[in-house]
Amino acid sequence: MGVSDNSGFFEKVYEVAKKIPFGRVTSYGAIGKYLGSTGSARMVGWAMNACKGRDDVPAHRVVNRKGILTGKHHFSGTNLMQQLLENEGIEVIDNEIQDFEKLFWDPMKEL
DNA sequence: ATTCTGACGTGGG
DNA sequence: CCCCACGCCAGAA
Repeated sequence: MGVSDNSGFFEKVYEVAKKIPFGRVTSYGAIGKYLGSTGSARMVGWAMNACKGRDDVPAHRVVNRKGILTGKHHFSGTNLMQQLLENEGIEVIDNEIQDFEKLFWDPMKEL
């Protein structure tokens, strides 16, 4: 196959994640829904867990539906995920993204 | 093969 | 708003 192997669920997740604009965020469920696996939001999380080592997948822009950085514990260090977001101009207080609804990027709508 | 867990989401109370 | 139970599917023990 080409560079983009969309035959696997992980790759599909990565393809969507890569399209998240700078300074914007989305949720696991939103990606799962876009891929046709509405109830399988967890699988998106697994895909992210498997994307370690890929700097082309902005996993820090994917949070849960509440806008909380539930996966920050899986990044290097304890605050890397938050710092990456703040580096994009996103304000994070107590592991929660401020103005989440405003920064939310919905692949169903935008893509 | 069976059981449990996990970067989640939804629905009901 | 919070809390609880269930669904979901892949991978590890």
